[in-house]
Order: sequence, then structure tokens, then C-alpha cells
Amino acid sequence: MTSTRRRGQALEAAILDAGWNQLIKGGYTSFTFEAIAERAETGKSVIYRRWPDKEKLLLAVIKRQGFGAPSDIPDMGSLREDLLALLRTANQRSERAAILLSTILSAYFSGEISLTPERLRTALLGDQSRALTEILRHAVDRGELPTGDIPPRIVRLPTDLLRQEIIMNLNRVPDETIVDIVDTIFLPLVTDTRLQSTDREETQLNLSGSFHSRTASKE
Amino acid sequence: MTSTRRRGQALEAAILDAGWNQLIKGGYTSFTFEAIAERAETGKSVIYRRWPDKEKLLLAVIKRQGFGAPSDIPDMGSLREDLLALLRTANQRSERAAILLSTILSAYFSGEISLTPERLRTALLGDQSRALTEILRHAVDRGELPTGDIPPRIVRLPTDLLRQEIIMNLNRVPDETIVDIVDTIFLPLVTDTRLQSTDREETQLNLSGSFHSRTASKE
DNA sequence: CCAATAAGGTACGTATACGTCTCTAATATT
DNA sequence: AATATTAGAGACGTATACGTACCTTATTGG
Repeated sequence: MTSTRRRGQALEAAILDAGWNQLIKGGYTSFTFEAIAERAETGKSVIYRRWPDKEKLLLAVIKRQGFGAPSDIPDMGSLREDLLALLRTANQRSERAAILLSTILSAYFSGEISLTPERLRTALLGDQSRALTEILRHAVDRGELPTGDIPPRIVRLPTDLLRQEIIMNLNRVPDETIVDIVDTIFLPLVTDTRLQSTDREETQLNLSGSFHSRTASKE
Repeated sequence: MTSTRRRGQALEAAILDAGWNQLIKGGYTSFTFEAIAERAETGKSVIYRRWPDKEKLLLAVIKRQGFGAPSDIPDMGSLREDLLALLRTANQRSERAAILLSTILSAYFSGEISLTPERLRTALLGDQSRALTEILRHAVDRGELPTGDIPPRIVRLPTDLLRQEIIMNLNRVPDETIVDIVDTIFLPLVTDTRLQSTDREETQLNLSGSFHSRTASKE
């Protein structure tokens, strides 16, 4: 008849996509086996056969969206253009970030899922810090920036600020915001003449990806 | 007997506090009439008598926490100390901010509640921007900063960054982070000699609180 | 002191989701 | 062609929450 039954990989993909679309449409509250099964046009049992509980399913759905995927590093010829390109790409993907944040926060606070702030950060931040590091290294190679240490907090400043804006907007931000972040904040900071002229030793660009450790207390 | 029945104001306050504690304990998922009634040691009907549905109750609970309360502006004698004091106070209150964000995001995405990103921003940001403006004005008065425009994005940079850190930590941040934000990012930016020496007109400090307008598209 | 009011329980019907199970029919495999 | 899988659909019992209704009892105000 009309029906062509999916199996294996194809079916699995359809379910995970349905799960993601469910998050988009109704957030974590609507992330139920029933709703996902209906959206994927299959039965609950088909899902349960693969992922025994909600946490496993959620992690699979998130994983499939490929947040760990390293965004390709732009190389436009200038630091400013590289920065704008990177932030614009991230901005394009912002809906996913907003959904993901909401989902993880809901799951975290509802206690249904064992999810640490560590994993939240990893999921949301990915390795954008690495991309920034690369871009800055290119700028040093071009001679736009002097060789020397750049504090980690400055390195991740552009993505931190963009993420902040996206969360507050619950959506993409206007392009002017991106330009503003780059021109008003980041470039003046990183090209600060005082930083360049200080009596630093001539070290290699040292951009350790070390993040801040988090406070233990939760009270 | 042992039982002293609460009435009127006292009862109302107890219910709203129970609601807030419920958000702290289990997030928006656990924000149910039943759970709140039990926590407040009263009956569901008592709550329903006052707030006919969940949205009304939630708004009352949030309102009672007084997020709009203007934090008093520190005046410690130097720009740096003022900034640190302001951020430390905000950091102390971070648990409330994290809970509030999670709640609003959950409610927003679950569609149960009519809540715009505008209101999210208002609820979370309050008028911290005003406090920053005051602090900078004091610094100008002291002669620490030159008279002149400071771009709005720079003005709210400290609070934006702190908020970002709090959200990513889902908790308070270590004090070093606050010091880092002030010393590595904000002070270098705001005391940038190039900004001071440029051919700006001698204008009054103009810190319009104008926020970015948000993108309309939601697709 | 007595009547009006409202608190504190609880029971109800409805709805939704969990997780398990069973059944059938479509697809693979041999 | 016969057999083994497994998708798709749904029924189940349990649990939880909504929102309403009812009843008893403490408190208050006249």
C-alpha cells in the first residue's frame, strides 16, 4: 500500500529529529514519548526499544544536533572580518542555542535528569573558544596583533557577549549588535596599546583553554 | 490547641514564599498547586481562592521576590571598589537570578504562560544599568574618568558578563571572576587612553539607557 | 456569645504521561 | 517461499496535576 515502513538508521534519525522539533515547538515540557512518537509517526514502543528512558533519549537528541561540531574557522584576511564571520555564524545557529539552554535548565532544575553545570557549559560552549584562539593566532601571524599572552577572559569575550545577547533576546540578535561587540568592545581591548607596550617577555601566544572552576557550594 | 490558623496577609505571604521555595527546590516543573499547598501547609482551595490559575500565581510569586528593587548604589571612594561592590552584591543574589531565568524560560517555552522576551529582560536585568550609570558618574565627578560619552554597551558590560557567568555556572561565581571582569576587561576599556584623547567634543556624560531593540522574526 | 467568614482538608472527574505489554502486518533474511 | 524481525498501533495500570466542590472547624466581628 501507501505505507513504507522505516527501519534501522532511517527510523532512528526520524525519531531524533522529531524529538528536536518537539523541543522547538513546545520546549522540554512537551518532550514526551507520546508526543515524539506521534510527531515521528511511530509508536511509543519503538522509541522505548531504543532509549529506555527520557534522559537517554534527550541526550541522543541533543547529540544528534551536533553541538560539538567544530564550526569551521573563518579566514577572511583580517581579524575584524574573521570575528564578524564567526559571530554571524554563531548567531545563525542561535535558535538551537536558546532551545538547548532552555531544555537543559528545565531538565536540570526539574531534577529529572542528572546533568551537571559542567555538561551544560560543554554543550553550550562547545569549542568556540578554540575557534577564537585560532582566529587570534592568524591575526598574530598576519602581524595585526603582537606576539604575547592574551588573557583567556578576553579571548572568549566575543562569544560570551553574543551568547548573553542571544539568551536575553531568546533569539537571534541584529547584526548591529555583532558589529558593536567587535568594534566597541573587543577590538579596542585586544589592540590596547598599553597591553602591547608593557614589559612582557616575548612569549608564544599562550591561549590555554582553561576555564574557570566553578564554585562548589550550592547551599 | 496547637493549631493557629493564618489568615489574610500572613497566609498570603506564606503561600507566595512556599511558591518561591518550590521553584528553588524543584524548578518550574514542580511548581504545582498541590506541592505549593503542601509546602505552605494549607489546602489547594485556599490558593485557588486567591489566584485562579498558574500564571497569576507565578507572577505573584515572582513579584513578591522584588526583582525590581533597585540595589543601592555603592560609593566606596573609587571606581574599582564601586564596581566590585556592585558585582559582589549581584553575585550574592545570583541564585534568585538563576532560578528566575530557568522558570521564565520553562514557562515561556512550554507555552503555558504569556511571557515575552521583553518581560524576561526586564525581570532579569532590572535597572542594574542605572546603577552602573551612577557609578560611572561618580567616577567622573571624582576625576577618575574624563567627561564624555561612554557607549551603552560598555556601560552594561560588567553586569552582562557577570550574568553570563552566573548562568553558565548555574550558581554564584568565585570572587576571582568578578575581579577578573573588572580588572581585565572593564577598567582597561573604560580608561583606554585613545578614547580619552580622541577629538570628541566635551559633552556631558551621556548614558542613555536605550537598550537594543530585538529582532522581530521568530521563524 | 453568636453568626459570618474563611482556613484546612479531602474527594471527585478529567487529562496527561510514564513504562509495560500485546498484537498485527510489513520488511528482511535465508 | 518460508521464517525471523521489528515497526506501528494501541490497551493497560499507575501516578500526578488540574480545577471544582464539599465539609468541618477555627477565627473574627458585631
